Amino acid sequence: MDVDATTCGETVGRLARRFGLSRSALLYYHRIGLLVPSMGGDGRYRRYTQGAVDRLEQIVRYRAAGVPLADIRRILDRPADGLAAVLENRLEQLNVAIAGLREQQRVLVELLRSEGVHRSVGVMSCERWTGLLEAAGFTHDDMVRWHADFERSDPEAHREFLEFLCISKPEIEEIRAWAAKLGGGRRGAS
Amino acid sequence: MDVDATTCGETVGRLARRFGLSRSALLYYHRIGLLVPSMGGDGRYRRYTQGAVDRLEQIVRYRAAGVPLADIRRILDRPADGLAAVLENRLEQLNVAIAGLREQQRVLVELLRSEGVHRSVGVMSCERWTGLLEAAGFTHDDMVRWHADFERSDPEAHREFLEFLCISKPEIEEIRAWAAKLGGGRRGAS
DNA sequence: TTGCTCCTCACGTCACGTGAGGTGGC
DNA sequence: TTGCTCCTCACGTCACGTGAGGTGGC
Repeated sequence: MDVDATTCGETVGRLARRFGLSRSALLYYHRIGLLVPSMGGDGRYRRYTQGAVDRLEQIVRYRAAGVPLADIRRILDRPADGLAAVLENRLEQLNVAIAGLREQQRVLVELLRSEGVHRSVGVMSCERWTGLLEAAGFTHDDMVRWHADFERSDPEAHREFLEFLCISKPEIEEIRAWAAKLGGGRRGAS
Repeated sequence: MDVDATTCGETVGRLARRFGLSRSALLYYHRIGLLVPSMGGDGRYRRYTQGAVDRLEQIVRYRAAGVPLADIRRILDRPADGLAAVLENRLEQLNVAIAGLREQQRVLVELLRSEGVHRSVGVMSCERWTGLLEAAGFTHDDMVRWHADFERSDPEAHREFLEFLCISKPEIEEIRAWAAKLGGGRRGAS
């Protein structure tokens, strides 16, 4: 198939299009040594062999998870070494970043209200949430017990959920405190 | 009080500490002309007058919402002009950014699973969520009606919530589609 | 011959952080 | 006199994007 040395492998522009990347991204990966193509017969044009394409596939996958290029390089060079650590690290970073953006959202909604701009943009609020649950037949007691369950079974996710409702940090801690107190007695299996 | 020309206003380090900023941040604001102190009597040291302090307070507030410095400058120079537009624009950006990070989270959880790393980190999942609701006495029918209500009353927030559960985009659209179909008939006031 | 793709610099991005190397005030 | 704070460059960050200016292959 690809016996001819000059036409062996793909050119940079073609490869970029195939993976939905920009040409300059691939040039950059070459410059930092993350993805090095062979330079063809005369050493003038980049040629990406099958091995390079496979490697790029990996790179794209990790990039879609927001893993920085330096970490990707480490993973690809010795996968056994730090793969799990890198991925879990990134997950933790993501949680922190999302919490930060939620906080910005909260501040922003506050600013919009104090500035008198009303426009009911697609941001969740605590009131809207409880309204929906009530409309579905949830009583106040149900919600209290539900928070307790949630806090007991997965405290981190419970915190994240409260952040999703755009509740301020001190209020979140308050809710979690009484939820944890109530959640002491466990009931039912699973 | 502050009649003495040489001691009028605060120094940069002191002001930075008071606002929880770094000294270099204030130097930067000066360089780009966002917050210009008077240069004291001899023009050697920065002196921040009360007017500058008030301005900094505004800057810090908008920064806490992630508004870029260029936009903050525009807002402070003519507030009537583009304040609402800038803030709403930022809110939209935040929604996009959060959705992007959620997507990264989903990809990451997928990667961790395919790589065989199990560690039940604090990420919400659809199964865990329905499990919690069932434990609180919610039936499958209740959930269906609840999604329909949610989609009808605030489609954007509904989408955000489904993203929070780390559901993939096609599945989200599927759920919203049947929820919208069911939600056609409205019931009850408010 | 006309486009299309390819190439290599070099600079810009955003909001600072981090030294290096030196001076002023209590 | 000793620290503390102040000062001004100048370079680094992260992952590319964007020209400028020029060449190769169908």
